[in-house]
Amino acid sequence: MDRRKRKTRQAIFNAFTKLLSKKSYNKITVEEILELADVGRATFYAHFETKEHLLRNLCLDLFEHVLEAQAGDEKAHAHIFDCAEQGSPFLHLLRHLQTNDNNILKLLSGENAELFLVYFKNSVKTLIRETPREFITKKPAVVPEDFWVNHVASTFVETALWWIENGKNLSPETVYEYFLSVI
Amino acid sequence: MDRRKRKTRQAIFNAFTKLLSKKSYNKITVEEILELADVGRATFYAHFETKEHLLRNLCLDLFEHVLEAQAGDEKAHAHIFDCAEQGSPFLHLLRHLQTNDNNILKLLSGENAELFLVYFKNSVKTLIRETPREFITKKPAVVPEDFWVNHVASTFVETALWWIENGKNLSPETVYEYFLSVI
DNA sequence: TACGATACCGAACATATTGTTCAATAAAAT
DNA sequence: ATTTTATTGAACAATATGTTCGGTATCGTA
Repeated sequence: MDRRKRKTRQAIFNAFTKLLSKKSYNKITVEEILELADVGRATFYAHFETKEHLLRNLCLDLFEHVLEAQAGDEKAHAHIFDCAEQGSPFLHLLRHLQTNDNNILKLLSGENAELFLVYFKNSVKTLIRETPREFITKKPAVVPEDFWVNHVASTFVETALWWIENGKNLSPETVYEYFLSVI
Repeated sequence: MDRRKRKTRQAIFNAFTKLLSKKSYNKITVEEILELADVGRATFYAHFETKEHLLRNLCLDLFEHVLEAQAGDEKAHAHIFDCAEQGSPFLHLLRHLQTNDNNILKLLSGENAELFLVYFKNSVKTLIRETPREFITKKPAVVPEDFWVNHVASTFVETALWWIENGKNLSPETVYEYFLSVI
């Protein structure tokens, strides 16, 4: 991709993210994004058909990276499934969230959390399907597989959210313990 | 409340609900609501400051009724905590959802589910806090009380959603069994 | 380095949506 | 019967959206 295109794309993402962490999605205007990103109107619409498309692309970008950094391509991040002593990928993900090198934390703690939950949850689902069984407690016999996957993913997401909103000072390990004991 | 006011309020709610079950909240225009509810523009704004206020009021209305019908005032619906043989309030709520006398099902299965989840979840939380302990499996010692309440509520809501989206032909009893076995 | 392709700008534009106002009319409450 | 309250429709300003276009700067590449 053209360097210019990369840069304005990122500028728009940054501006949008900043705004999303402060005010409601519905009240964010394209004008504001343009101003903050310092980008012309026509340019914006050359990149994204609409504000909704922008949101969707941002989400895809973000959670793609999360999963990469987690389930990881062999190159940079191939540490999770190797380093079993680190604990499960879930614990690792919690630690990763705490650092907030991606901006996911900001977004999940803002007023627009709901917008990202579905993407977050889907990422976690993928993670679960790829996770070695030993890292997840056993599925009760009676429940269907996809119900179980959905349940574990939801519980993890809700745990993370609860952490963000209520337990700021708790360690990832403690939260992970909570997660394990209700699963 | 003036009878006229009641009627147009309800007309607006109905129109809005119908639209919400079909298209995205963000794409619903006040014009459409007016047309469907057959109400003048000025009238609408005499009732609700804005589309957001309308949404909020609709939600409050809806879930207030759910809880009433559940935890119930002694008058009409005082059956839950009396009729222990019916099973827990959760099972009862699932049965109630299936009938869909309220429009909650439509809303939760549409594209706008996220908008209602927070209200739904809050209702369930209240229900949990009012529910006799015997109906809920025991809280693990290590986890905080509010984490537990949040977890049970989330799990119930997610179960209901899963039911709506995947298990259309399952009985409330079966779904309730799933719910119990993961809790 | 030069050239063709690509991206950006900014301003203007049509269109759509929002929320307000007002005087006239109709229905409710007492 | 009278007063109070709600509804109407139309007109209105203000704001937001998405498109268009000619001109200019930057890129990738030969």
